[in-house]
Amino acid sequence: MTHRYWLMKSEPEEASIDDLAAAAHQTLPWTGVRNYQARNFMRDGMKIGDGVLFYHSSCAVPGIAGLATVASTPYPDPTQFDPKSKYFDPKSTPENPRWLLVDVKLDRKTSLIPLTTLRETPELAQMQVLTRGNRLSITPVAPEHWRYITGRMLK
DNA sequence: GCCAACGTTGGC
DNA sequence: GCCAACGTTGGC
Repeated sequence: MTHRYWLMKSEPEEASIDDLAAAAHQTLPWTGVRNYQARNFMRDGMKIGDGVLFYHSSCAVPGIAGLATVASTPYPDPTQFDPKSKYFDPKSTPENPRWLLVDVKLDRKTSLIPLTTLRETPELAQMQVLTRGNRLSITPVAPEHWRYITGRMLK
């Protein structure tokens, strides 16, 4: 079975690579996605075992912080039903949930590859996450980009 | 804190 | 269905 590859952004103040390492089974549900394109990637594109570049965003040194794998099929994000959650969505119901997530399991924490380094790497110039104005929290990663990052940039 | 980029909302 | 206003993302 051929797997796909993804880059998933997380704010380390919410869920860092260390939080993932400390979680039960080193697995966390990817809560909080409220963008339809990103949701559709999880719903329609992801399969258990797909490779994930775990990316730290909105922090001092944004960049790739670890490798992970998709660890579940898609299921409803429970935070959408919780009025106390900042991800609460009053228009969503358990009968017709709007937002889905997958579980993500740590493969390994890596040395950080800063965003600046990614941008300086000509081989990665076409990576979707690096293209102008990209704001998606989940983007597909081309196999050649995955191979370059995991094979040549990570120790 | 700024602001570019882009998604969403809602009036019409 | 258009599109202006508004909100959000996320690097800097």
